[in-house]
Amino acid sequence: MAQRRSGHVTLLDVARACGFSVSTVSIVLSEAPLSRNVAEKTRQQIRAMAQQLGYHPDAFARSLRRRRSQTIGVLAYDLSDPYCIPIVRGIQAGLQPASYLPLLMDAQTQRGRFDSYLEMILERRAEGVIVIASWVFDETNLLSDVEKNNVPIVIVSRDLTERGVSSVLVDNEAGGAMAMRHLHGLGHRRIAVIRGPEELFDSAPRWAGVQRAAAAAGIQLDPRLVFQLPSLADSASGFEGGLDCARRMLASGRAFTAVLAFDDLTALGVVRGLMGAGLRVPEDCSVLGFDDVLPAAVATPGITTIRQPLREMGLLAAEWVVEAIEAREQRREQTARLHRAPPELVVRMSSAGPAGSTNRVGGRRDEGT
Amino acid sequence: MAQRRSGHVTLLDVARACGFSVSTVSIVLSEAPLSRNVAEKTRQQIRAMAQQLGYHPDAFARSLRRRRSQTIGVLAYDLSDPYCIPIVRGIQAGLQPASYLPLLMDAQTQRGRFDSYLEMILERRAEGVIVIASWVFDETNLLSDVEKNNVPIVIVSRDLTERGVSSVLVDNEAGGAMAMRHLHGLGHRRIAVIRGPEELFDSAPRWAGVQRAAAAAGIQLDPRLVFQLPSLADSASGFEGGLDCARRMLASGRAFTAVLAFDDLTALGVVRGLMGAGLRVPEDCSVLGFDDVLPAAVATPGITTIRQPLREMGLLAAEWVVEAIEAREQRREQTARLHRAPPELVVRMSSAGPAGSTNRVGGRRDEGT
DNA sequence: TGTTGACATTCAAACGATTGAATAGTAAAA
DNA sequence: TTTTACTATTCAATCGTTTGAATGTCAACA
Repeated sequence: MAQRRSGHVTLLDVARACGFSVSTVSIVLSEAPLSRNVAEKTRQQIRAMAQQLGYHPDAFARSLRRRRSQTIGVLAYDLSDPYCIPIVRGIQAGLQPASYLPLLMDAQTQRGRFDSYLEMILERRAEGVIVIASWVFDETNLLSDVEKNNVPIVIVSRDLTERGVSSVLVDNEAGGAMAMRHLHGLGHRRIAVIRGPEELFDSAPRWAGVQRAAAAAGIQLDPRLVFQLPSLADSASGFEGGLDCARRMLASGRAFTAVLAFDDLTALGVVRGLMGAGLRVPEDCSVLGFDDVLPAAVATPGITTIRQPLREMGLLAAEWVVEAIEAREQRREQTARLHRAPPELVVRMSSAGPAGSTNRVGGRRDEGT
Repeated sequence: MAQRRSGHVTLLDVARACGFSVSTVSIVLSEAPLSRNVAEKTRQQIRAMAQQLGYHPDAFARSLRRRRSQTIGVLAYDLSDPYCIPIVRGIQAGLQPASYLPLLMDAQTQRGRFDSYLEMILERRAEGVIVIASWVFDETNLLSDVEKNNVPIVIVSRDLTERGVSSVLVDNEAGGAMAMRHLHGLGHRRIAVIRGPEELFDSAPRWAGVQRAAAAAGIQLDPRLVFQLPSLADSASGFEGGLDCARRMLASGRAFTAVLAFDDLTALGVVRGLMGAGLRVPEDCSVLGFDDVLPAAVATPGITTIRQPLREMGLLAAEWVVEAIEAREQRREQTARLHRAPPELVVRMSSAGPAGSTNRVGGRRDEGT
């Protein structure tokens, strides 16, 4: 069994072993057009020998020569955020048929890693890049470095079309409005809201949607019942933030029958906070989340939430990046595209109608105090 | 700005732009030992020009020549399982100092993907492979293909040392015993147990530990309160399994004050099932999980669980694979190693002492029926 | 016999970076 | 003046694969 210095079987090994030239072997094994001309007997011999020696073409040599890496860099801001996974899944699904391989990197919410991984993606000659960046990043380098190298890029969970980057994200405004309408429809009128951290791109439009729907329904939002998450250290810290907000809203002494949280983890934190104070969800207070990640679905009560079609968003991003690569090859001009995916209300057990005015949270607390 | 056919800036571009030869430029930019000999002025010029043109070395060409890919293939059975993520994090942390890049692939619990990704990992000349495979896989190919190519491999969450593969996994037996002892220590005597699916490697030793600790504590396990999860379609289906088991154990009419579930998702399913029947956790029944994944921590009540040191396990696997690569380079023989990581009890709110015999679950149900 | 065409295979030049060996130039030592 | 030692730079081969062009073979046709 011929083992070369590198420890890997090469074309030359196969060629020598079966007595044909490297060219012929290459043509046969890579199923080049020319392989029509190669005698069937020869082909069989070569293939058998390659199989026997355990030959695998060297992707480096191949990519170098073909000038195609068949690779798309996928840079996620934080893989431990359950939010990322369905997007990644969608991307995988979208790249598969075009036979691109995702080169998946996890920035772990660290700016430094983000940059260095992006650099590595470029060095590995990814033909396109997809960035999942709901988390906040200064996007200067993104543009200067990636676009300088003429690599198509699509961003998920953020709108950067004004900077010329195709973007796929959920319609946060519609989602916020949807959440508020759901609570209003159930009969809630005194609603506490937890806004996302300021630096987070989703926060503003989501809040705008909430306000719009509240106004449309004639609901007055009590400013003392509007909270804001601090800027987050990591993705799971939304839970702590929600817990803290719940305590503060209880301490405020204001009456409320529902909490509209920024995302699911925040909602789970709120549930913990409310239950810790002896309140029941949803009997004493409804809680709404946003995103529809796994923990929201398996908690009891399940969290009613605004679902983002994450998988579909990833799929679309993948399709766009593939299209952009093709367009670049044909020297067609491409303009930045934008897709706002429609969110969807998922009703679970954490939301219900308020239990009448005497049961309002604030009311009960007032009695207790 | 010199843009070549490939669309990427090459050494030749930089060389031409600043008037030195490709060799000199290479020596300077790759900081080869010879670069000591290059005049400081020259170095500055070259570096400035490289910067200006946005030069990034081509990883393919470099790896081809150096015969080093600086890459470790990481093949996870299912990234959407929250169990995987901390392991991946640990791996990343372990590879960083050795400046290896993880090539992360997600098999999505599909055998076909598993094989084809493994093949791609080999084609990309990963210098080592780490497989995260708590999920069941027939490992024949693993051995034949990977080891045939002389690539070091470490497996996480499974013991394959008899097949000559270094393995890192939690001490399932100790964990099972630990869980049982915790419940016994709280005063529970009538305990329902949900065993893992048969094909899952962890199931047997975990159950053995449970039995051992039960015997040691003098607890009789009622066979009618021992359930088994069906073979799982995907990782999140443990929840459904737990829910179903909870219903069956309630329907059985047997008395029990605690449920020892196979893993956290199963435990969350049990909680849903019990609460759905009007029982409170932990007042009426304690519930224990295993693994300590995110959903268990953020649910209310938080699930008491047996924590696997996942991050540490990933870290160790990374270190081992790096060591194995070094050993191979120095032609040292390596034997398969085994690490059984010690599990750790994490007490949350889902477990408490039983509420006296009159409050036992079965007792209440009997009254109700 | 010479030409044509189809078939089967090989030559040799890339792809972009690295690196051992070689080439100059300079300065100090013998 | 030659030798030695060093500095500064370049030559040219190499990694493993692909591919346009070239070669050689054979049969059929004029």
